[in-house]
Amino acid sequence: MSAIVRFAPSPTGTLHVGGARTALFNYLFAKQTGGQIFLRIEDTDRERSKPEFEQNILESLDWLGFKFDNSQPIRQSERTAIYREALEKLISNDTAYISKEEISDDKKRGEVIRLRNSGQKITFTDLIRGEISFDTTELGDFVIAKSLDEPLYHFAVVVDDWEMKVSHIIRGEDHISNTPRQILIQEALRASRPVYAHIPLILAPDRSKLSKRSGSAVSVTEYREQGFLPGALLNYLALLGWNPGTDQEIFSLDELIKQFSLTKIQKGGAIFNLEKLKWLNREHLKLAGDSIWENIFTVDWPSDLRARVIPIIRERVATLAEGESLIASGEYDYFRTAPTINRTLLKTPETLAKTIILLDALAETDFTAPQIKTVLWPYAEEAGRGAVLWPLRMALTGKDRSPDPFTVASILGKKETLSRLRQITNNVE
RNA sequence: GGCCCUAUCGUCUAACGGUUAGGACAUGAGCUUUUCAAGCUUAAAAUCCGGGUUCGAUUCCCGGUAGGGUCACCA
Repeated sequence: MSAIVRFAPSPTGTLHVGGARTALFNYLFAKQTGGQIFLRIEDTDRERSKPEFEQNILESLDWLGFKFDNSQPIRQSERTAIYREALEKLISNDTAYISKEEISDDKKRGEVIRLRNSGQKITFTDLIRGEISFDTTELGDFVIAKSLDEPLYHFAVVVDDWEMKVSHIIRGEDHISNTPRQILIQEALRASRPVYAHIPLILAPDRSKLSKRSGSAVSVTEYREQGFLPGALLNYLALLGWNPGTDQEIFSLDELIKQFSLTKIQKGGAIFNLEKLKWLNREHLKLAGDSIWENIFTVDWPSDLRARVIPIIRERVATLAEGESLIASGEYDYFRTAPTINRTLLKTPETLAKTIILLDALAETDFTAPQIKTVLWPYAEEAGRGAVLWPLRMALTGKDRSPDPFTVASILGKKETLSRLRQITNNVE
């Protein structure tokens, strides 16, 4: 079975993580069934839809790595002729009618188009929740269009999904109560009913629907700017409400496509946890190549030095942005220029003389962290680890916090390491 | 409030009706190349409540309670 699905955001705001997850689930489902996924922009509300939001949504989806089967997004605002035809059909067979209205604060038209609703009980099957029933009498003859050229959301959605032959509608749980009214429209149109799957919502820490008001970042753009990897964000979003039933937690997009299953999606909403996202990002950072780190350096960092410092940064930060601020703060400037040393902080500078002799015996090509440790370790055991290692690290970095001295020395190289150490011992004598 | 949905550690979650209720993040403790980070080891931590059904319920049914969603001429 190859499914036809769609992701249909409304350009009334930037793409938020909930939308990204809806897109992801649709994408995974389409790909694993060998089906198609379309992108449709729901901009029937001319007042609130903004081109810059559409732009943001498109860019975010692209950054996340989604490829849609329609190269250009389908815009509802460009399809009024299709909706008009459908509306005329309903009016001519009297399943919808033009209704005279009293104008009030929230009712601005003297004439709207309403659907005739016989008030039947609607039952549909949701892939995630099972059967759901609604009594539609309370809906009354609801409005489906403001005029022949201004269809409302519910109507446009049903016409489009029908026309695009959408087989599965995967969307947020907040649409459950919209479903019966859309089914009523389908029946009036004699359109076939797609399969529904309503996914749980992403919640803020207080268990309310995640929104800008809840404090944490909600827009995909914000996570991008904070230096999260698209693969990590996708991985996290997939795990929020879904799991493969195994202990695997790190997934590539391809692995997700293989293992994803709509029916294993959780029913209850899930709180967005930034700490876990960071952990996942760290894991993805470990798997990614060095090239992603290039942009965190200022231009004055020589490229060979960058390559040696990247592994150190990689193991200390959770995001690219954290790495960038580490560089910007000057934390690792001692790799580029010799630091000024506060003599008293050396504590036991007298061990440095022997350290120099031991290091000098190493060939330049053997000046690696493990080799340096090997030659220094017996001395450190003998003279006291702290007595040997502390002044070495301090002499090289000038800081009381840094990576271990062997690593620092290997990055600096034999020549620079010995030069810094001799600088100290010369002053001491 | 009506309607709809949901309910396992703090969080994300696993568990054919039978498990010492498992894993991950976070937290506490310890180890390490006397620091920082990472890493490793380890600890504490949950089946919302009440009834059924059953030899036996986290699991099935009903009722509470709690949370969420939705009730537009928005999407």
